[in-house]
Amino acid sequence: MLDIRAIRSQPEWFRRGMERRKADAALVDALLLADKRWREALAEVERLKSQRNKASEAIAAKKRQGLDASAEIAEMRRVSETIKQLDEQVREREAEVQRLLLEVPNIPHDSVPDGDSEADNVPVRHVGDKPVFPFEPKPHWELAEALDIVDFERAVKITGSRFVLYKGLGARLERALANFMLDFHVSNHGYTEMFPAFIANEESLVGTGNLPKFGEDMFKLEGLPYYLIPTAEVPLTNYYRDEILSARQLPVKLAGYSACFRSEAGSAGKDTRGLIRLHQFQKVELVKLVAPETSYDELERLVQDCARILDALELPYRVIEICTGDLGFKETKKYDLEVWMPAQGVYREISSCANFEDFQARRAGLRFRREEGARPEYVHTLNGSGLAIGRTVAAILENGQQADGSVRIPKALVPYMGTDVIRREVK
RNA sequence: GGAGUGAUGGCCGAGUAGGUCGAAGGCGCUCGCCUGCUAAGCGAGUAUACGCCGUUAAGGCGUAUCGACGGUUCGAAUCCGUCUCACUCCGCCA
Repeated sequence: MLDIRAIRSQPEWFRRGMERRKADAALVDALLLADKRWREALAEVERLKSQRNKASEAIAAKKRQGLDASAEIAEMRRVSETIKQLDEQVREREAEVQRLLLEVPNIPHDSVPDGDSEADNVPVRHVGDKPVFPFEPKPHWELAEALDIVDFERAVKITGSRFVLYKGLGARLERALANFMLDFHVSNHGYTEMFPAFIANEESLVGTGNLPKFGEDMFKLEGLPYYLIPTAEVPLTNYYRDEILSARQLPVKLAGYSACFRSEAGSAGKDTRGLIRLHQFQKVELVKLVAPETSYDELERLVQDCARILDALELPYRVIEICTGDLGFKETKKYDLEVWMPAQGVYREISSCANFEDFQARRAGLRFRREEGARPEYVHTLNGSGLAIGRTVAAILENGQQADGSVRIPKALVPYMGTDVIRREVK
């Protein structure tokens, strides 16, 4: 959510921001109009309330002295009636401002490259050497099925399409990756491990920006104001919702493992095979709450924290900077980490790291005080996937595959896996 | 799921025959004084949001907030209704 007062004082800057990110600059004007209407009604009703408060005092004083106050009371009866009507109007107009505010996207940071779409994203660096195979590399779903470590077909029977079931060393690999990633971020990067509920309420989803606009992307619990979380970002970012932190608590760095549920509405036909696009996947998510002036440095560090996992897993990847036109609703700046998938010969997004500045903080009431007695300020929030586990499994399978269909396990994972290779179990 | 109790400021805790209560008191915290350290003591201060005025300042004015919402009333922390949450006991369960 943007700052309505900032919009009032420099509308032109916000219009330009909307244009940069290919959003409708008229949103700004709609907002300004609604805001003006609200403030007009508010000023009027507050004036009347002030009058009423003074009159009430006078009435009380008269009564204490045993004097008759029925004339004043009759007068105030009328004023109160007007106040009641105006209050209703103020409520409606304020709700309108709020409604608009909740649907207006964030403004890109100055440093973000201009662009219209995905095609204009800018590669920042490539890391690691792509593996060279003396054979035709297989896609991960073929490897996995041959190794009998993932069962797509039966998962469909049990639940439905776009669900999966891990089995044997596949299940172990999922678990190993979760443990490895959490351990890594906790001990090397100073994050606090969190294990949240996988269901969140509407307030939390409004806080992170998933509601009111993107309800369709989530699974809602029938008849309840609850949703399956699309990412641990939701519970982690909302952890301190409506609280005021002290400056010394910052930066807050949280690492949470969770299942993530996405309805993938509108993605029919995309990535229908394998572990890339599912209704449920697991992920270790990193969330930071930081002092505003540090948030862009913290973003760079966040990208590094996530990239270290790929380094440790010996997976080749690239870092790309997302252009203004491809930026998400709530982001001011974003980097994606894309892992190399040899069978398809493409880089696939495996992590997304973004700064939201005070966009979420404003929605979720995340504030801090610089010092005792200072006015509360909004923190900046950031998050990044560190990493998406399903896609990591896919990358390990494809990059680690060997001529006989077995898969080499990265050294860092061996202690967690208890083996350095996955091969077909012979029964 | 059944029965009961309760929700006041950073914390504890007053305040129910409605009026001067944003709210006594204590603790904590901040600043100052004092004390040859520490402790104690003394004084002052110590919520948030929004609107208006003001140089997007200092500051001033106003409105709202005593779990939430709604009602009664000229006026509600105080009365009425609904809801939410917490705690206790019973049942059930991992």
